[in-house]
Amino acid sequence: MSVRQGLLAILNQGPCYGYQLRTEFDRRTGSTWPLNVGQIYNTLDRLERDGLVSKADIDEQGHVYWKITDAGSVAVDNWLGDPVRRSGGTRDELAIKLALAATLPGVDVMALIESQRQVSRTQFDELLRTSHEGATPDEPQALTRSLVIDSMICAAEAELRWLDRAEQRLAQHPERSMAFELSDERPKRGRPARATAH
Amino acid sequence: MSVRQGLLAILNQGPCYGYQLRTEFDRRTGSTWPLNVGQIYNTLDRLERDGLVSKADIDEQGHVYWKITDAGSVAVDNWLGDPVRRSGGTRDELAIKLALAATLPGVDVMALIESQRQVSRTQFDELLRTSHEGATPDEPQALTRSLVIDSMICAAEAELRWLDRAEQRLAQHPERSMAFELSDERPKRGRPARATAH
DNA sequence: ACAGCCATGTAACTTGTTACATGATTTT
DNA sequence: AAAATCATGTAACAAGTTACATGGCTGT
Repeated sequence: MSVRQGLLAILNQGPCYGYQLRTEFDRRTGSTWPLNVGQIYNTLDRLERDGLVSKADIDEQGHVYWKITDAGSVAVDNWLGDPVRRSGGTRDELAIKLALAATLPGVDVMALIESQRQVSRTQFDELLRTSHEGATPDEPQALTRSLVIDSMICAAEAELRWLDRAEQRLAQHPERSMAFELSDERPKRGRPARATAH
Repeated sequence: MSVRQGLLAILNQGPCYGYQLRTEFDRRTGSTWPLNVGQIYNTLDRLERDGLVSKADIDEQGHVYWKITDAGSVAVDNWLGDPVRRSGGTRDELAIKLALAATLPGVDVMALIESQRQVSRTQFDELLRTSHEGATPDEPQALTRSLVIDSMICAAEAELRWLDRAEQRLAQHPERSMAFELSDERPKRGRPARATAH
């Protein structure tokens, strides 16, 4: 929902046309996640469908302006007012992958961790370099950019730390006792049949 | 893609029927992200459409078994072989929200950070409690569960750390100089017109 | 003239997710 | 008999993402 809400929040500041919204979104999020232009028009249509936005004038240059509705403003306020709740919902692909891999026979989890660590570390280093390069160019953009880069750095650090912890935990399980067999229990529905593996 | 790939990886271990896949996915990911059963049948259909999976026998109890195809096995190997690359792609909702909020006039970013911090801290504490409660119940499930919980803990720590850093950065910008106006430059297409804000 | 950016849009598609219908079987 | 669980499926939708078509304007 971040793109949708983001565009809406920008429109809450005043009418914009589509292409402009791309620019604004880019500037304000540190140009970190380039946004496909087409997505903006899609999103605008969907926002209109939901009554959060409506078409405004077309200016002399032919720019199609959009303005936020009252319902839209309320939505923005709610969005900014509600803290992001992550715990329950967000699925982490790496966590799923690693946990799952640990339960699969014939998978070298340690190797998987090691190769993941190399990639993660490389990305972390790149982020550090990125954050140091644009030395206070004084544009307002610079601040939001460092904010976003910082968030990525923190996330990358966390990833590396987790990989270390995971390695330790797995090392304590000497036997590959983790490799789950497909559960043979079919507790309900008839006898506890052992399904013939092909 | 995690659910899709996860189910496929499990099927790589041997044929399963739909409901069983739910159980397996749950066990192997620490029962952390409960999976709606319906999603499994959906996903199986899509995997079949893509030639990664095919229907197998129906056993005496009426269970509809699915088996992986050769292409499916290759896909699993690729998935497990390729480390997760995050930097470029993943959009972080909180980062977007905060960076964006910092550019909006009339938004109290510091208050936003503070309320976010409270929520994040609460969730962090809950995670810590969760991780300490099931004291080595010896089930194989316990290990994967701690792995996943650890990853959440690391992520939550990172979030808190980032909030602190963000607060510092913003505090250094005393003026609300960050509040972007909607860019007034319309460099191309006719004159540098100032769009009349309604 | 031509390349490239500005600008708007459309169509298709992916994964994830939920709500609902249906029935068998098991447990209480 | 009723409630819960097992089990399979369908239909619809949300949000993100991409590829493509189509022009106008601008700088070289």
